[in-house]
Amino acid sequence: MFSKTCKYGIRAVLFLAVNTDKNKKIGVIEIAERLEVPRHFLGKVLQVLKKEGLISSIKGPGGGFYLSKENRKANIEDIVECLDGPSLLNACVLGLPNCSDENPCPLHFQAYACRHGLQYQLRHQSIDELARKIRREEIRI
Amino acid sequence: MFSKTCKYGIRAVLFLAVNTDKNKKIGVIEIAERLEVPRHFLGKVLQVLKKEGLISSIKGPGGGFYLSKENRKANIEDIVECLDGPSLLNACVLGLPNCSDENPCPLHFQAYACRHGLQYQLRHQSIDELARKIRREEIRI
DNA sequence: CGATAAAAAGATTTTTTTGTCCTTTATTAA
DNA sequence: TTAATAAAGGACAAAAAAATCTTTTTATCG
Repeated sequence: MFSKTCKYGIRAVLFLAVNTDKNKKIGVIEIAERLEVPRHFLGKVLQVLKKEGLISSIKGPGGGFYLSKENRKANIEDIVECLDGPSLLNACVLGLPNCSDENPCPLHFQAYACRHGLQYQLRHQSIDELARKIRREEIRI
Repeated sequence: MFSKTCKYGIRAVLFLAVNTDKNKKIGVIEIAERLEVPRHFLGKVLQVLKKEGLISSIKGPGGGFYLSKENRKANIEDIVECLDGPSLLNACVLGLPNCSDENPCPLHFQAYACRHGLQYQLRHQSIDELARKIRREEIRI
């Protein structure tokens, strides 16, 4: 479903949501260790998220990655679109180039119901709300 | 979502459902042309489906691939499981090894609903029914 | 300023997926 | 029984994704 890039990205953003703010930053090495994820690869992913404005970072001593107030307004769909592209949730499941409601593939309506449901969930899932659930230990990263 | 192997496989099975039976077989070359899919690669996919008993084939002149009565009892989920493995629809969307209802990842319940919906659809979507819709031109392969 | 710490950037390697090619085996028909 | 046809099987190649390594840039602090 999601690429590893995207999986790592979502988890990292949520980790940052729970553990950082403007005054408390964390470096890639620690994030990678905590999430048990390849550190250099994660570095690349964080670079992309930063460039897209979904996370924040400061170089140099005392620097690291963190989520700003602004960053927290994003939702999970933003992360997915940033890392896997918008097509992931919209393209034809069977890869047909001109699949549409008028010209549906065999799984068009079945898949679209489910995927639009998921897309709705991701869009309305704010990072802050998931962070609260993680703090309350209702879910785990 | 699905691998190309799986996309090609699903389309090929439906193509066979519409265009073949015990007395009318079709070769890989023609199937690949009709579906606009790489022919050698499709050959491999069909081999796997045949081994798993999801399609039938006969070597030699007049031979080719076809769907038997028995084959038509399968559903789309069987094809997906055969080609992409059972984990595709069941594994954690974020790739966490021990994600479960008791120990959910941040997207566990959101993803669960949607994916089980899809799985249900695939399981109850008989090949014959889709073939009928293709014949009626309600959908396209 | 110089040393150090951390992200950013670039280059390279490994692994997986996708795609191709060639040989072998089975079947049919002349 | 031989030629032709088609799938099966094995080996190989290309492309994409995942992972690693190295260098450069930016910031901080003594």
